[in-house]
Amino acid sequence: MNGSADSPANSRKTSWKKDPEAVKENILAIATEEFAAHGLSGANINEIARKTSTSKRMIYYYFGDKEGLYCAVLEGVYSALRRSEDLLDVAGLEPVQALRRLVESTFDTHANAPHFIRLVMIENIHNGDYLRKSDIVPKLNRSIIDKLEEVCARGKAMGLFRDGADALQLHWLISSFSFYNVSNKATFSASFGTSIYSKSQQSILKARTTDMILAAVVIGYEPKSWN
Amino acid sequence: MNGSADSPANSRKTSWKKDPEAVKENILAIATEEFAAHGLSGANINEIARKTSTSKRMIYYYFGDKEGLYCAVLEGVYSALRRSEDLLDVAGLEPVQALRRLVESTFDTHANAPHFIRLVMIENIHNGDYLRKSDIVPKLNRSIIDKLEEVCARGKAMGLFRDGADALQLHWLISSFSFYNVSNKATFSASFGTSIYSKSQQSILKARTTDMILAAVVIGYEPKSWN
DNA sequence: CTGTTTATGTACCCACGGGTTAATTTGTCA
DNA sequence: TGACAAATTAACCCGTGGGTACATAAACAG
Repeated sequence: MNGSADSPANSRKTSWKKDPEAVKENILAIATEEFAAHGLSGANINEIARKTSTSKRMIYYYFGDKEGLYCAVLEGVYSALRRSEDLLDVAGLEPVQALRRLVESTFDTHANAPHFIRLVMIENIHNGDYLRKSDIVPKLNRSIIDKLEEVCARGKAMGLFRDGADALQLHWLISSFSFYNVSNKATFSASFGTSIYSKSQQSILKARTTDMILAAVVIGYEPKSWN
Repeated sequence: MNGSADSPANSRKTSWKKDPEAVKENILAIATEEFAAHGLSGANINEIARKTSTSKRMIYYYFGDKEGLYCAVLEGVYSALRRSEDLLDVAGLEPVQALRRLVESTFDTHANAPHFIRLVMIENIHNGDYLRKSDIVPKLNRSIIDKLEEVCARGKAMGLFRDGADALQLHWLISSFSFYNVSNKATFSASFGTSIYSKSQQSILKARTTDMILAAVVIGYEPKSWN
């Protein structure tokens, strides 16, 4: 019933190199695409395997099972984003400029990290179960809060910021529109049209949200972009 | 291999009422729960059928296939939310109070509509493909924009609001933190703790975001909650 | 009361896809 | 140079779950 005439059972690839790291990286990159595109249950292991330069067996060899692969992907995008945040240096800037910079770069970072956004959405659909299991992620998230705290402290000390300015609340706020802007693009567009996603409108939104936050935090700040 | 001793092959329910509307409603309610909980690919038709008071056959009879059921669920939660928005009457309030009311009630509405939030998240994962196919949804979304436009117009006419105040941008903004607050609760908590989701912190966030928007829109407004 | 349409229930099919088995090659170290 | 571990391949297994076939009861028209 088998035994194809040509090359009996030894059509097996007869030559290959050992390169565990490259194989792992390759799997992880493809899996990131696929999980971001289709979600945890929507992504297909066979399809992921097909798109890699290796075989399905290797996925299980290195990552155990589908959930293990998904966790690795999740940790990967989280640490990538946080690493990019670490590059941002605001310690030298005066408080108002520093806060402005933090808001604008968060907005931009999110806009340019669609995989991250989608995977976080997916993880929220799963109630954060896999993120909570990870031990590396909680540690990663200090740096952005530390930066905001440092800026708030300086701003208050200099009598520029209102007393209520709170790092965690600010992060929640800044993340909210930066994230929503990307995460809900599809349904927002379907409901209200695509106008606000044009390049010029996006700049305006970024300027206005930044101004809005500064007006809330900085005493006597005039939100000029709203005129 | 079958033929259970007790009631041979006629264990079939021998008496039932025809009630198409109730059956459809029942299926839709359960399906809403299940799709919201597990997503489109994650939800299980057998499981949905089991939880209804009818059979899997009826799901296919009324909704065609899994995607048809999902679309019906999506349209259901959208129209429910928009209907609740329609109940909100701000035409009688003076502009500043009207805007305040719109922000606060959007915040609350989202906080109390977890199914809606989760289904919109899921729909965004699917790039809005099913929402775009629906012909009822686009029409639904006018009312909230109309309300904001009316308030903005009055505010500007009375010299209270800045010229830049734009209904669509405001809706985007108000939705963003109202939505994010619910949608990203799981990952935000996993990363930064649950403190901001306490009842008291949520009130503060609502007050501050409202104040923040008013300070951006209303000329000379003092965001007191930030002190 | 009979024929037809609508609504419902039961049992089944089968492909898709997550996961595994077993063999085979590559590299390494006595 | 030969044994042993690590890396890799191809082929297979089988449960899950979306979807269907078929029979039949309710409702209704004439």
